[in-house]
Formats: sequence, C-alpha cells, structure tokens
Amino acid sequence: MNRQEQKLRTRRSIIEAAFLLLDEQRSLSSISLREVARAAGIAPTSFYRHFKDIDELGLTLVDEAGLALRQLMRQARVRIASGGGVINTSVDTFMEFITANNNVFRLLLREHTGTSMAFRAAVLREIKHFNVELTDYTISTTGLPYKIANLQAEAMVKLVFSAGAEALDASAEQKANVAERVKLQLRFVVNGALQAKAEQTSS
Amino acid sequence: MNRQEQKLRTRRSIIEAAFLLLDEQRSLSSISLREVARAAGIAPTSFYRHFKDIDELGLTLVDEAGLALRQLMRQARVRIASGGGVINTSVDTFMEFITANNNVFRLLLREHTGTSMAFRAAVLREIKHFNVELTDYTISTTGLPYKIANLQAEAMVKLVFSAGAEALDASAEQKANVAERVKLQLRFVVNGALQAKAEQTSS
DNA sequence: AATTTCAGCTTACATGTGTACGCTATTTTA
DNA sequence: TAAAATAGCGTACACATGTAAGCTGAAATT
Repeated sequence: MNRQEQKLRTRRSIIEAAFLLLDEQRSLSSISLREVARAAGIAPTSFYRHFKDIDELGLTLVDEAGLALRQLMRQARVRIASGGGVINTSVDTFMEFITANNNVFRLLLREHTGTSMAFRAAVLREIKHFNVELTDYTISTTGLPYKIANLQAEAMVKLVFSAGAEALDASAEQKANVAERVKLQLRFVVNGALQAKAEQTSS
Repeated sequence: MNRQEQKLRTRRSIIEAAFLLLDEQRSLSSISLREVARAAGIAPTSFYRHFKDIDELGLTLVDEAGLALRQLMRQARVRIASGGGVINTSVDTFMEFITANNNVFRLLLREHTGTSMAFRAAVLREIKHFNVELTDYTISTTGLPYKIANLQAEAMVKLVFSAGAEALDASAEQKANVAERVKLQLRFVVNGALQAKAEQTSS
C-alpha cells in the first residue's frame, strides 16, 4: 500500500472521528487531542504527524463543514431552476441538510458564537458566501437596488440559520413547523423589501 | 458582621468572579471550579459551601443575565412611552445594553447554542419572554391577528439578537452601522407582516 | 542491495482538574 | 456561658491532559 494513501486515510479517520465526537454535548474547544486520537485508533502523539495543533484540526473541520454548505447551495439552485418557488425550495433543502448532516451544522452553529476567534472568523466567512450569493440572486431576479437586496439577503440568511438552530434537535413534526414558520417570515422580509423599494423610487 | 451577610457576600464575589472570567475567550463549560475559586479568593473546596456544582453556578449566571435582560425590556418600554419610535428606541436600548453589559450578553449568546442542554433551555426561556412581550405589544398597538403578530415578533427578536452578536466585538462605528441596518430590516418585517394581514383579510 | 525517510508507537513527565476528608475559628443558638 | 453549627482552609488522591524523547519497521530512494 502506498504511503501517501495510508497517511491520507489516517487523516480522514481523524477528521471523521472528530466529527463523530461533536455530538449534542461537545464543542470543538472541548474535545481533546487524546480523545480524538483514541477515537481514530492512533496513539496520541501520532496525531502530530497530521496536524500541528488540535486547533488546526478544528479549522479543517470548519472548512469541511463550509464545503458541505456550499454544496447545499448548489443543490438548492438546481432545484429552484426546476421549479417550486425560491423560498420553499431553499428552506426545504436547508432543513434536509440539517437533518442529514446534523453534526456538521451543529459545528457551524456552535463555533459561530464560540470561544475561538479563528473559528468564528472561519464560520463568518462561510455565512458571507450565503449573503453574497443571495444578494446577487435577488438583484438579478427582482432588480432591487443593491442596498435593499443586501439587507434583505442578510435578514433572510439570519432567519434561516436561526430556524436551523431551532430545528436541530427537534422532531420531524417540529421541524416541519419551524420550516413553515420561517417561510412565512421570509415572505414578510421579501414583501417588506419590495415595499421599501417602491417607496424609495416614488419619492 | 452577620454570618448570612458574609455568606451572601462571598456568594456574590464568586458570581462576579465568574462573570469576569467569561470574556471573549471563555465559555461556561470551560471555566473550572478551581479557577473561579481562585478568582473569588476562596479555597477550591469552599466553593461547595455555596454551589453544589459548577453547573449550578452556571445556571445562576444565566438567570442573572436573564434578569438584566428583563430590566432592559422595562427600560425600553419606558423610553418608548416617552416617544421616539418603537424600533429606533428598542434597538438603541439593546445596543447600549450590549455595550454596557458585554459579558452578560456574551454569556447568553454563547450558551444559546452551547453544549449544555440545561443552559440552552435557560436561555431559550429568556428569549421566549421577549417574544411573548413583543407579540402582546404588537397585537395591542396594531391589532394584528395573533399568528401574524407572533411570527413578526419572533423574526424581530431573532434579527435583533443576531445583530447583537455582530455588534458584540465591534467598534462604535461598526455598532452604529449594525444598528442602522437592523432597523431597516425590522421595518421590512413589520411592513411585510402588515401586508400579510391585508391580504388575509381581503381574501 | 544499502540507505534514508517517516507514520506510528511506547514511555515519561509536569500540570490542571474535581472532590473527599478532617480541622479550625467564629458565629449562632440554647 | 456552654454547646452546636458552619464558612472556609489545607492536604491528599486519582485521573486526564498536552507533548517531549526516542524507537521501530516498512516504504521510498539511491
């Protein structure tokens, strides 16, 4: 067996072990090097062959989570193109993501307000992606001026993430309920923004 | 000096020491009993004379933070009564609170998505207070039907808390900027909700 | 075939943790 | 004034942590 291959494989098992540890009760800052090593089936000191720090592993996890999120966006865009309503489709896709990638979203949520400046920054970067993309989309489909489109997009992303947080540990019915509510709230925002534009142009 | 008095005083110093420890880099789950005891100027084992657990201290802190938040609400209500616009006044009051009680808000924010189910529940209870009060207020001032008023209130609280999170570690200018933006977003929501009511009653 | 590289291991140590146990000094009660 | 209660202390222990040092065997290079 190739050496690089094996190393990559071990690296993977470290990352996946870490994700598994990030359940309901744990955050990045509370998982220890030894614990991860144990779960990955390697000696504590072997960890250093792959990551300088446990913080470096943390950043890697956030990046991976961001990647998954971007894939989600792409998926949502495809679905929107094939009809169904932007808000409906986006929220549904998001909720599916949360359900399927429970720990991934939990990581982003926790570290968004977590104790590590570096992790917070990394998560913020991912959220910014959402804002930018949604702003562009809004401008191109509704012709809203940038400022309003951007405010709208930011508000929508915040509401969806908040709803995600609520839905994270909820039952299927509760999730459906949260989804329904946030959809209505998003419509408030969209209609309010449209109205703001009308007022602005008529003055 | 009275004995109860002295005990209360020590208890206070434990609580305040803990709040001081909860700066930018620390969360409830990461402060240790010994650390708190050290900062409070007592022996580690004396801690148990006041709290069963360090978790019990945690819950106490969340409760105190919630109390401060409710005082904030009262203050906002007084200010609103003396004119200035609901949204403007509320957001400004909130931002002042965040600035003055930095660590208190940080605690609520962190534990809202934190690792302890008990802490999360405690924070959610405080947020629910906001929702209920704002819903009632909205119904009484605008006559919106309960469902819409509630959705609106929930969305507004979420947006304000998100903005608070953004403003937490920001400069004065950045804070002003965040405040301005969230005010506009809140207007989107309010107008959107009004429109929803109009549509509902006309159908 | 000989040499170098290196992923992973074992051992070891200093440090921080929660908390059990029992003591002391002072206040409170009887 | 004698007895009981108790806030706070010092000591002690078992345990987990991060990581330094050096070894091993297999893969890669020469």
